Amino acid sequence: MSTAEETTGGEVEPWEEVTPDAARRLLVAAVEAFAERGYHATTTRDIAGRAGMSPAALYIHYKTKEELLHRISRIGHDKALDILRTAARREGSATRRLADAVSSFVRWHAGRRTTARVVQYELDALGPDARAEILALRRQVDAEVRGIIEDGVAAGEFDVLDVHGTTLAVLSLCIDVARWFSVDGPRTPEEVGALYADLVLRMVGAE
Amino acid sequence: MSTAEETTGGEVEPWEEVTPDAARRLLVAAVEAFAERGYHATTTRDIAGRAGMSPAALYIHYKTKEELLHRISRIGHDKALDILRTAARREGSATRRLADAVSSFVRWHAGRRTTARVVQYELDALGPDARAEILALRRQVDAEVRGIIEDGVAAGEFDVLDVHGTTLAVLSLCIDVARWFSVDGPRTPEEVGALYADLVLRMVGAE
DNA sequence: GCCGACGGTGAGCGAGCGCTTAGTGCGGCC
DNA sequence: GGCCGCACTAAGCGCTCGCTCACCGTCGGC
Repeated sequence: MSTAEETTGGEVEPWEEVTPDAARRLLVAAVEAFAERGYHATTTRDIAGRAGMSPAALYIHYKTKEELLHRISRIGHDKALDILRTAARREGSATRRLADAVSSFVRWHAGRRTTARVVQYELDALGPDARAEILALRRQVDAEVRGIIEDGVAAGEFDVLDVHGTTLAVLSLCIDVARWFSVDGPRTPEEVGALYADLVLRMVGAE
Repeated sequence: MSTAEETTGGEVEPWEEVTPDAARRLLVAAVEAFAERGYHATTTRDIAGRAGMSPAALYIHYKTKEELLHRISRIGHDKALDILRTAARREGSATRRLADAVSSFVRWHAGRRTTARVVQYELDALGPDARAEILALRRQVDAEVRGIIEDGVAAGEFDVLDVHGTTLAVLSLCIDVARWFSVDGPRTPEEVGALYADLVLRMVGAE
């Protein structure tokens, strides 16, 4: 509940903005391969094979293997930022908005774990320009969370000693979900989202 | 304070258990290279070059590139587990022991970030047998933290709804320090350790 | 019914990979 | 002082990588 659209446990691919169809199939294949084996260990032959195409077909739609990673990273960060902004801009107390932001952000990192893994852990494989672009998006992500925490402190809802440090810890906690979450594990993305929202409210001294 | 020995901000290498000297130099070079570029993107020529040797020298001391990663991972996990055990076995309340465990564990992940990065993020590059061995160590790490939290709950010091979930979150928070911590950043490992100890005590409802 | 555009293929290039092997220089022991 | 053992090197093998190129089938417009 909240970001609406897809809060599914399994991973339905919302890459509908990527066209044509062949380019999208290649991109989805690349997300899976990068998430499973890492960018450097993934071969262009593997990506093309997963998409049911010959190795050469990849280069009709993408200039290089790195361009694939860049596109994935850009779209993923846009989506993550969108989720946080939606929660941050909603009506309600800072407590409610923070719980909302954390639970939807965590649900995304758990439910769409393959995408989140690539987005969060393969940043170093990008070249300097692409990396700089993505880092700018990350600063916006940080600013959204920090904004809610500052609101809560100003309203007297939160008791926080170090706003920047706490923001960092909250985001770190959410992001790392992509590393350990498993669909075979005992928890659903919704359960982890609820647990984490509670833990984060404790961290900021809410209630 | 607490784990004593090396709480240095910079990274003094305590690989003195690795002998002879040439093998240690290669291993230290491998840690740096793996941390900077990842296991798959690192070449054996790069490792040997950093150690001031020819590419072939590596194979006198290690059978394969993977054996290097395995040795690093094993030693690193042993050290991390040792740090947690030392804190967990100390005299004092669960609150004190948890704060101690988190702050020393975090100090290690921040101060020895290059090692921690390899240890925590390159696990998937190991073969099945080596990975199984390392995963067993991770379960012991988990058990140490869970033990302290259970003690605190039993003693009425902590207020925790989901012990397993909270243990997971606490460890996740600490481990992810290796991803974002930078020696050029505004915080020392000691400061992050103190901040995180406070945040974790809040998460378990201490005080 | 032919034709050009275009998404796609098969084969393969040059480079760099992990790893091997034949040989070299040097320190320690009789 | 001669020789053995061994840590180390120069060269290179076989392979796979990212990427390219000459070619091909299909499909809409006239």
